Amino acid sequence: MPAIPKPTISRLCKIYSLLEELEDKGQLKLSSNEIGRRLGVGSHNIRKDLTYLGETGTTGSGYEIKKLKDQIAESLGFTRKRKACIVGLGKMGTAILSNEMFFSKNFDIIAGFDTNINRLETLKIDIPLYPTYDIPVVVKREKIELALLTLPGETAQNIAEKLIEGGIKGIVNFSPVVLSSPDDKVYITNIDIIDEFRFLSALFTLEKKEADNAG
Amino acid sequence: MPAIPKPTISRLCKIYSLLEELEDKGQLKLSSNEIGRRLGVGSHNIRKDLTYLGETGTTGSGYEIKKLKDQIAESLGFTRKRKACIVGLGKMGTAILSNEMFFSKNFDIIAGFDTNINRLETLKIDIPLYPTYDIPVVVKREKIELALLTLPGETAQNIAEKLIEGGIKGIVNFSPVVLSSPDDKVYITNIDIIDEFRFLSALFTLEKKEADNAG
DNA sequence: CATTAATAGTGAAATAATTCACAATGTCAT
DNA sequence: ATGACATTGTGAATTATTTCACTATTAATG
Ligand SMILES: NC(=O)c1ccc[n+]([C@@H]2O[C@H](COP(=O)([O-])OP(=O)(O)OC[C@H]3O[C@@H](n4cnc5c(N)ncnc54)[C@H](O)[C@@H]3O)[C@@H](O)[C@H]2O)c1
Ligand SMILES: NC(=O)c1ccc[n+]([C@@H]2O[C@H](COP(=O)([O-])OP(=O)(O)OC[C@H]3O[C@@H](n4cnc5c(N)ncnc54)[C@H](O)[C@@H]3O)[C@@H](O)[C@H]2O)c1
Repeated sequence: MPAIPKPTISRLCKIYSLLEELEDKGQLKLSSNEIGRRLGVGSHNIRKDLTYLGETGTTGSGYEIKKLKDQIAESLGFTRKRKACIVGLGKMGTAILSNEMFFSKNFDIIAGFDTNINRLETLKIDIPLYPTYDIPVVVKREKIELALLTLPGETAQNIAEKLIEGGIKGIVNFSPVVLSSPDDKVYITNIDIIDEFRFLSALFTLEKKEADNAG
Repeated sequence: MPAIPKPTISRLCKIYSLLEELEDKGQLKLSSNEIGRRLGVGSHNIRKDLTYLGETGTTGSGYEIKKLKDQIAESLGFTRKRKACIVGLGKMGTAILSNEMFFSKNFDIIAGFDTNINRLETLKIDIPLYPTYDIPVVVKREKIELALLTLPGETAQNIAEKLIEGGIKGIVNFSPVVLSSPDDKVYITNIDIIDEFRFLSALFTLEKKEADNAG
């Protein structure tokens, strides 16, 4: 069986979210057309993506939500909850943590880290909080697989190295620097709202230029 | 001249961020190799990306940071600040707004919207705040081009339609639903931390499966 | 039961993006 | 000046991804 292309993996994750949402609403089935419309992607593309899971749908009638969800979970490893941690409990970090979403789905944030000990004592969050120097040992001991970084950019690279030392497998970096993996075994994604704003404005600027040239 | 591929646009945005960072630090030049290393991408790829800007570097000595930054700005439309707004001023929204970053670079958040009027009065942020029903008229009047959505998922599609009615050009959606553009003229990107966690865990799960099969 | 309307699955074709290899050009130290 | 070294730019080759066109299957209807 061929490896699943990354764009396909990314879409499968979004499809999974969508299925969760629709299942909550009580819907039982849906078509590749509906998935495509919701994701802003052609239905061909969706069907092709789903072939990587093996046989999934029923010709003529679409996909059964529960079954499809299980198949994606099976293929992508969502069958058990994964342990995660958060580093940097400032305004962003606590805002994110306050969202129950992170404790109900496929992940459990089971530890927080911050350099500011005072902050740690005054927070009212029911996960254990540790100082930053404990990162390698706690990550290793608790078998934490994922980390979310909501801390100042200057400190991100250094913290990433501590996490990697502890054996972390994936990092979502929210601090405003591009973090790259010093080690091929650790996957990193960078989220940056300003970058997204730039990307969008580049898209509509370029579209306009093209239109101007054509006219 | 051929259209710039989307992956290239995305990388150019990141390169732009990097150049800003290095310029602040006083660095004057850098090579495609250094850019590639920082972004976790091959230097070939970086050089190819930069060819879409026309002649940019100096053979043998690399790229001049200030010049390259200006060329990217020129090509992608970063030559003037763009107006943006934020919808949903709860914990996430205010945490993001508190970051001076959004007022110093290529964007200006000049308006906020929320349904909860009480919240509006108690916030201490020096941008004008409006109730949600004002979205179309304010967006149109102020010529706001970009919006950031930090509100409950159920409300996102409805708010997106109001923004589009006002003539918005791009939306960054932070609420936990996949928002798709009803209209091809409006660009949307969805940011979802849970999805990123899923993507990362899929990557290392699949890698492990492959290794198991090989061994 | 036959007919019609949806819809999945898929190999092949087309398109898009990345990687490669290397010539050409510049820098720098001596 | 010269030689050694570093680095860009790019057409070609490769690889990856998307799109297409069509068949087969099922559901629903009268
Ligand atoms: N990527 C984005 O789109 C985006 C958007 C908004 C904010 N941000 C970034 O998110 C980060 C956090 O923002 P915030 O508003 O919560 O800031 P904040 O100052 O409220 O919080 C930062 C927290 O990090 C802690 N910290 C500092 N150094 C640390 C270290 N070495 N190790 C661990 N913890 C450390 C501080 O004690 C504090 O609790 C900032 O870097 C900000 O620029 C990014
Ligand atoms: N995408 C992600 O990765 C991610 C991460 C964390 C939180 N979130 C989401 O971000 C959103 C905001 O989180 P929060 O912690 O700030 O929640 P919050 O409850 O503190 O804030 C929500 C705000 O939205 C306002 N609001 C409600 N309905 C509205 C409407 N129709 N129009 C305008 N404003 C409206 C509320 O008055 C409130 O001020 C939530 O949907 C949460 O799930 C997303």
